Amino acid sequence: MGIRDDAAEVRARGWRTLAALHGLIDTALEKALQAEHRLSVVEYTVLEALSRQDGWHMRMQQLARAAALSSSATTRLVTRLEDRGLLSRYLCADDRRGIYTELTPEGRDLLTAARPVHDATLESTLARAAEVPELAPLVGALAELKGGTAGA
Amino acid sequence: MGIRDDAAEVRARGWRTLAALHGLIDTALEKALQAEHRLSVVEYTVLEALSRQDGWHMRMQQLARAAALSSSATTRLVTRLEDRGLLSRYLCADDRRGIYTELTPEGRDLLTAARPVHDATLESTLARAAEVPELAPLVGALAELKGGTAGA
DNA sequence: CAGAGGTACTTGCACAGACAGGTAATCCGC
DNA sequence: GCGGATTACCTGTCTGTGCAAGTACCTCTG
Repeated sequence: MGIRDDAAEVRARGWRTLAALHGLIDTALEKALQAEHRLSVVEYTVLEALSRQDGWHMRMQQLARAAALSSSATTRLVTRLEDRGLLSRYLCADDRRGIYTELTPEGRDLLTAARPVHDATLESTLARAAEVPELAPLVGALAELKGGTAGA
Repeated sequence: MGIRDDAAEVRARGWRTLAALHGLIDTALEKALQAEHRLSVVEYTVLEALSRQDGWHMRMQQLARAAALSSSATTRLVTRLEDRGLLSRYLCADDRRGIYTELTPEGRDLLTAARPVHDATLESTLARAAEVPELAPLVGALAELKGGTAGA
């Protein structure tokens, strides 16, 4: 075929828009969280995911999926946070291969402090993105989404 | 305030959904392009951005914005692609600080070969995402987007 | 035309991530 | 209960990225 599929082009444009918006938000959050609390976006994501957990403990692999990270990256990420005293590891009794992670009080405090920064940055960045013609429709669509949380 | 702002929670959920979908697509594209053509997603993005340019040449900074990369990363990325003979640098005459990059015939060929892989992976990944309840609405919204290309 | 200030790209360095390979624990068929 | 397959996590190594500093060039002012 000589001409490119139209639907493919539409999907590609959508993907570029998605990537652009993601990059914008990600960069803004990264800078804000780093500046205010020495946290990266993934680190915040992990703390946040842990805090949304019922018993506030998760296994490494759950964490890896929640953060969209490889297991090796998860190991080091948890190590970093553990070294800072924000969470603690402990073996789970029933399956001794598994390792639970749990927020420490310090971790919860830091999360409580960081959440407003996160939320404010998210809000202002979305507002800024809504000013960009190419991004505006996606920002609008995002606001319309209902339902539960992805990536848990 | 004790209770968290509702709108903030909605935005945070939207952001998590966006990030999850982005991660899914990004990982899938990365693996497919890497396996088939030894290209990373950013590398493909750059080649693609170049090919969509009128005269098929861009300055480093345009490239940096198109790929959502820092200028240092762009330098190294262009160097990699240049070493592989996929694009070439040349100084622009009117502003000798600036450097134009241009696809070589090899670069165009590789892009032509990689595009079907990219598009097919994107399609199948979006289809897979549409099966996930949390992601489906966003996938649907993405298909509805009109208009030009972001990140150019 | 000299010099200050800004812009475009490159480079040194440090850090986070992926992949492959390793160890410890669990599960399953016999 | 033994041995093989699988699972969960950790570690060595390499690659890619951002930041800060450096170089070359342009522009503007006097």
